[in-house]
Formats: sequence, structure tokens, C-alpha cells
Amino acid sequence: MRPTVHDIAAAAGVSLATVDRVLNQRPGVRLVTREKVEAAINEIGYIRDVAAANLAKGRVYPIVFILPTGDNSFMHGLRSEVHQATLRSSFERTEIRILEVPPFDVSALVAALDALQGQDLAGVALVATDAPEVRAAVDRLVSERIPVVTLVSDLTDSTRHHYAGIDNIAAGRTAARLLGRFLGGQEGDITVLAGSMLVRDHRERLEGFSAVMAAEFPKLRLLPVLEGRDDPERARSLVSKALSGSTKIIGVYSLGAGNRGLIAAVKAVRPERELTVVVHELTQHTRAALMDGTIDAVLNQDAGHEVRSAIRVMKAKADGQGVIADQERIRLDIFLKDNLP
Amino acid sequence: MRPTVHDIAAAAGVSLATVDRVLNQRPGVRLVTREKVEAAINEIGYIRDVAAANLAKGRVYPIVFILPTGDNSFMHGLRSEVHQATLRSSFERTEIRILEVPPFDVSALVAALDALQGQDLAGVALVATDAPEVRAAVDRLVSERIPVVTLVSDLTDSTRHHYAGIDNIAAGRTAARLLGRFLGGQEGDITVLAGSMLVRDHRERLEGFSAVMAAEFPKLRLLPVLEGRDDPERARSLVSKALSGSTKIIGVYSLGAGNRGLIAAVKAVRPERELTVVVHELTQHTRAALMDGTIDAVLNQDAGHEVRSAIRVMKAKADGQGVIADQERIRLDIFLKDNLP
DNA sequence: AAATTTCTGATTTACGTACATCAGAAATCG
DNA sequence: CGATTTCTGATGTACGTAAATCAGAAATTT
Repeated sequence: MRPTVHDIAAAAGVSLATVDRVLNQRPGVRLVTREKVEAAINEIGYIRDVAAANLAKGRVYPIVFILPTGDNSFMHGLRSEVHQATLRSSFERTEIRILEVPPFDVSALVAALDALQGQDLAGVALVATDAPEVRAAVDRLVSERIPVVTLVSDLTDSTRHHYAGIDNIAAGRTAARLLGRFLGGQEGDITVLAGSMLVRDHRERLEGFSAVMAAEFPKLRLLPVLEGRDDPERARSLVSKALSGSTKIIGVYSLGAGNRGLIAAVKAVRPERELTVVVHELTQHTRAALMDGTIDAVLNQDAGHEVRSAIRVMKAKADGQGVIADQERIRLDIFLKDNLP
Repeated sequence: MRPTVHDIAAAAGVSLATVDRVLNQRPGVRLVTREKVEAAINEIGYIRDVAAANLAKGRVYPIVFILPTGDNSFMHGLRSEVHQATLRSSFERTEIRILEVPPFDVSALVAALDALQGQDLAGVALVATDAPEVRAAVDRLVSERIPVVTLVSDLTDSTRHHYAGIDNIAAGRTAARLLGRFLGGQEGDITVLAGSMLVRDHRERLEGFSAVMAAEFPKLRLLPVLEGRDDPERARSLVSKALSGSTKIIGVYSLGAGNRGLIAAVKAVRPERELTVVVHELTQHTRAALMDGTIDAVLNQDAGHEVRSAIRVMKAKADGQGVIADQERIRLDIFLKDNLP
């Protein structure tokens, strides 16, 4: 059996109350006594039984998710996963609140973050727009000892405790290699559709993509990036225009959301044009397009994993506990038509 | 707050003791009373607080892992992950025992399984060799109400509670498409290295691979399968012989373990021969080979995830609880040199 | 040295559940 | 109808920790 507080008390020759004061960092213990107790804790290797502690405390974890509004499927899926998590609240002792802010809107995000100051929260998770103001607002929460986790898109140079999302540079590089290898040794143009360069995940995907393209596939030329703002209709019109503007386009990389517009644009020029298409985010639209051959590969991050991981990490941080790093690594999923879940 | 046993007792108009008898299926309750209590439980939506129950019970989960011996990296990694899990035992209230049996040895596996009968276990996890005798032994454990989980390789038609592993047919199909697309429209032979057709995962990978190759890449011909028995030295000699036997080989698919032999064989004919190589299992050897260009893609199953998932599932089953199905789906990882973790 | 302040110990209750004991009520049997 | 047998209630203890209260000891101040 593992040692309990009683064992510490006996080993240190103090009472249970003193042990409790040391463990929970309450005042009223002389330095020498405190050190004696800490020595005993280390010596017999005591580890707090978190389940019992939570039971005794009646612990709940109030958590806030700040998510962008917008009708693209990915954010829809993300919201839905957070909602799923609320259904498990009573089991997991969480109390999850969802705040919605307009996408790519720095001041709205800052206002939402600042409104959380002073609240007794076990954690805040946000899809970050990468701006200094947001970073500052996050740092304010962190300085209040509130665990903060960025979700999907990270913040540069902030003190957030954790990032629950994929490595977007690696994602961009992977997209480039898939596209390059699938195109064999062909020569031609590649068009890239992004959401907004205001979010770090899109910037990083583009960075990785460009790097590998330039270094390893010199026969493929990148056209100027299209900014679709994750909006399906806007994406459709941008891609249509690009495709009719240049007949040399043989590949498409969509690194943001709003893919149902892109899919429509590609379908409109099929089967006359031969295009190899790699996109991000598995949704009902991209799944169908992968199945029918409109798309060749989908890179994906599992929103459910991200949400569950974010919650686990916030709870652990709130309890001052560690996490299994490997378990919280969010993986880049690569889907071909053969390995769809 | 969620309802407790006290609330049930009040709602049903019975005593705490009676509620307890109903909840824990102990005798001494009249049918009508039992139904009254069950109605109250449903009505107020009581859910047992598992943490409190485990605390009261002093619950521990004795678990057995049955793993094949053998010096290939994958099994080595799997054992290491189980070992990691033993280090978390005190937190997770598990008591993990590891049994090792010779690989592909049906009677040894059956003996190990049968030796577990009558023991009070919270679960048994095994890397299954797919044979009727093994299935029967597993079914005997299941009939003793011991949760059984297959790991990495599944059993046909058995009553095991769960399979913690990837979809191997999908893995084979994916390998075929990657190889096919990477080879562009080239014509030539493909050699396939397997471990043993006695395990279902290898059979299924081959099945998926062959199906997609035949249907979608008619210019690529499959050579007879080489059986390396997951042994590096044997794999090396088989592949070397195949490569020197036919100059038309342009692609290699290794669906089992023992890849350090395969890598050595491929390196021996480089750079004269141009080969596209897809293998399974990310190990230090395959990782290095992916980085240096010897291998083009690695399909992987994360042994750590499989082990942790297996443990979560066994604990849940032992408690008669459900699992988050999506969380326990083991994913097929596809690694190119750009997205290595 | 007395008075005060600061520590420390002993004890108790609580969290939600499991489980055992014992007494009394209800049902069944002879 | 009394004697069993079968149910049910009341009560208490336990799991490991948190947190509160109160009394007494030690240290500090005056």
C-alpha cells in the first residue's frame, strides 16, 4: 500500500494537522518543523491521493473555452466537441463555459480574456489570434495563476502553460512533400488557399510548405497566397478566379478552413483539368471529396483529442500536477481515401 | 450537485442500507422494493461516484499483459510502454504483471492464458496469435467475466471485449496507395516482406495492400510474399536475395517487424537501384532510414497509446463502465520525413 | 517575569461510497 | 397462532484527505 498522511505524521513525529498544514501550504508551522515533515514526505515517498483529496474538497474545475464564431465545419466541430465534454462534466467534475468571439478579432478576444480576470477558474482555453495584445491579456491571466491553454493555434512568446494543437510547420512541410511526390516530376504552378495570415497556424503551415517546395520540388512554382478568411463562399470565388487565370496550375494546397467552397471550385473545372489537391481538416465535405477523388489527401487535427487533452492539462495544472507529455502530443493525421475513420 | 445514495434513499422512501443492497446487487431485498429503488435511481439520474467507491473499496486493478518475446524494436518498445505503465501503478491503482511467451507459438500462448483462470483479475491484454485454440482460451477467460483486450493483433470471432490496435486492412490499403502514387505511372515489381501469416494483423495488411494494388495500380506486380518472422537477420537475407533475383523491383512494402534487416538490404543496393520503400513501425532504425532517404514513408501504431488505451478499457470494463469510443480508437500514423515526432 | 503572540497537537466532521452488524418488521410456514 | 424465515432499517466504521476548532506549548515581546 502506498503511504498516507498518517504515515508521514508518524514518521515525522508530528500530528496530522501539522502534516496537513505543510502539504497544503497553510501558515502555522515553524521552519524546522516544516523541513522535518518535508524530509519525511520525501523519505517515505508519499504521493497525495488526488481522488481522495478531491472528494474531501468537493473539488470542481470551472473552465472557460473561448472559441471563434463562424460557420466553417472545423469550428463547428470544435464547438461540438466542447459541448460533448460538457456532457461528461459531472463525471469529470468540470464546469465548462463557452464564450464565442468573432474570428480574427483581436480586441474582442482581449475583452473576453480580460473579463475573466479575478474569476476563480481552473483553466482557460482559447483559439488564439496571434497578436501582442492577446499575448499580454493571456499573460495577465497567467500571472493570476490561472492555467491557460492555447487550442489549435498558438501564441508567440506568451507564457501560456500549454499548446493543444499540431505542429503546423511540420504539417505544411508534409503537405508539400505529399503534393510534390504525388505530382511525380511534373512541372507547373501550385496555388495556396489560406484563411488569414493573422493566425499563427496558417502562417506556420505556409512557412513549412514553402520551405519544402523550394528546397525539394524546384519544378513547382508557388503562386501568391489567396486569403479566404475561412469563408466558403469567398474561398470558392478566389479559387475559381485563380484556376481560370492560369492553366499551368496543377496542384492546390488549402491550409485553412472553408473547404467546401474550394471543393466546389475544383469540381467546376473537372474533368477537363487534372489537379492534385491537398487540404486541411476532415469534415463531411472534405471526406466526401476525398472519397470521390476531388481531393487526394486530407491533413487533420482531431478536434476531440484537442479538447480532451486541453481539459486534462488544465485540470492537472490547476492541481499542480504533471502530465504524460507523450499522451498530450496532438498528432497530425494524414488521410487518404483508404484510411478514413 | 449530482445526486448521492442519500438522495435515492429519500426519494425511494427506503433506508441507505437497502439502496446499497440494490446498487451492489446484494441479497436481502424484496422484488417490489428493489423495483422501487431502481425507479428512483432512474428518475433522479443517479450516477455512482466511481472515485469515492474505489476509495471505499480500496480498489486495485490486477492486470496481466501477455507479450511475445523477440528482439525486434517494436516489441521492445511495446514492453517498454507496459513498463512505463507499471511506474504509474500507484496513481492508477493498477497492479500490472507481464508474461512473456515465444512469438507465433499457439500452445505457449494458450498455456499462459489458461494459467490465468480462476485468478481474480481486472483484465488480461494479449498480443494474439490468431488460432482457434487461442480463441477458445480467450473465451474461457471471458466466460469467467475477466475483461480481455487484444493488443496490436486481433483474434477472429472471439468474444474479447476490445481490440486496442489499428485497422490493419486500412493500413495495407494506405501503404498501397502511397507506394502507387509515389511511383507515379511507373511499371515494375513490388516485393512484400511480412512477419508471419499466422498473425491476423499481417494477413490483413497484405489483404488490404493487394486489393488496392490490383484495383488501382495495374502496372505494379506483386511478387510472392517473403516471411521474415519479424527477425532482422532473416529479413535481410530474404530481401537481398529478392533484389538480386529481379531487377524489375521498384517498390518494397514491409508490413511486419525486423526492419533493420530490410534497411541493411536496401542500403546495400543503393544508389545503383532506385527503390520506393514503405514500412511499418517507427523505431530508431526506421526513423533514421526515413531521415536519410532509405525509406519513403513509415506507417505506425503508437505502442504507448495502445497500452494506455488497453488499460483504460480494462479498468472501465472491470467496473462495468463505458468508454469514450472515439478516444480509444487507435490511429494509423503516417510519417514522412517532415512530420516525425 | 508576566503578557502576548506565534506555533503545534489533538480531535472532530465531512466528502460519497462500501460493507458489516444487529434489531425489528414483515412475510411465510407449520 | 406461534415459530421460523426472509426482508428492511438503523447505525457505525472505513477509505485518504481537507479543514475547522480549541487547548496547550513554545517563542517573543514588554
